[in-house]
Amino acid sequence: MPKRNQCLTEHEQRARPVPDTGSADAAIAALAWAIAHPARVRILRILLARKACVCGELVDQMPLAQSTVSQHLKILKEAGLVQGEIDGPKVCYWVDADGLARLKEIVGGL
Amino acid sequence: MPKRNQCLTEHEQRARPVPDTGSADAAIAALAWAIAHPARVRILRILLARKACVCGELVDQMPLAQSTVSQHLKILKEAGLVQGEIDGPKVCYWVDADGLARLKEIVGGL
DNA sequence: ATACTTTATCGGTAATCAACGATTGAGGCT
DNA sequence: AGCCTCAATCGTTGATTACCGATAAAGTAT
Repeated sequence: MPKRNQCLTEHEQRARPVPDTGSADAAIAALAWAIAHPARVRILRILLARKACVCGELVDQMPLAQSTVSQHLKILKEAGLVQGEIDGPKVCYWVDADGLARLKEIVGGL
Repeated sequence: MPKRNQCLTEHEQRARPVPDTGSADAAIAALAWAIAHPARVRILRILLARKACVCGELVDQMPLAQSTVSQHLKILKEAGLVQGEIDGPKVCYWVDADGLARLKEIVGGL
């Protein structure tokens, strides 16, 4: 951690230009945003604890309406962190291991 | 990744109750939220590339108004990811290494 | 003291998010 | 077919966010 008055000079700053990382920034932001809500973190935790879980069970474990939970699941799915599959009248959800790994990797790589 | 129809039975589910993780969920969500915006990720990247950076330099590197960048810096500071110190008329910012480590740890621990 | 920089904060606007109830649609059951 | 269950979607509401310009505060220099 830099000490007081340890900012780089203008010359030093120019010597180390920061590369353009627009799309990468957007990617990490999107992934982070998916877990930027307690309910979505909770959903991930439940799905990790049980290997998989039916939507209705998820709803039972949360103080939220069914439609709200469904909304959060959609967000997690779109971020690639969760997958779901229709299983009879129910829908079974589980954590997309690749997606979660990608999240960890991208955050760890900061 | 579970295969089709690999949801747990009700008995299996009840046997493995998911512990209450309310505050931890909120903590990770708050931290994730701080980097859930491309501009804030960009700021982090710039601060990491240069050990430290004056606010004005940050503004120059982003297509955002000064007041907007200042807002994002405040958010990052409140999340504990960035620290700032007044240096004459300017303000020098740098990444809070502990905070960033905490973010990585908490995400990696998912 | 005055003028100039630099950055934080204020005020306002448009857009997005979170939450809910109600509805729809897709499957199973009798 | 008719009924029931389960989950996604729709429509709405209130709250929050992102962004900007303008202003204020704090420092430096003339």
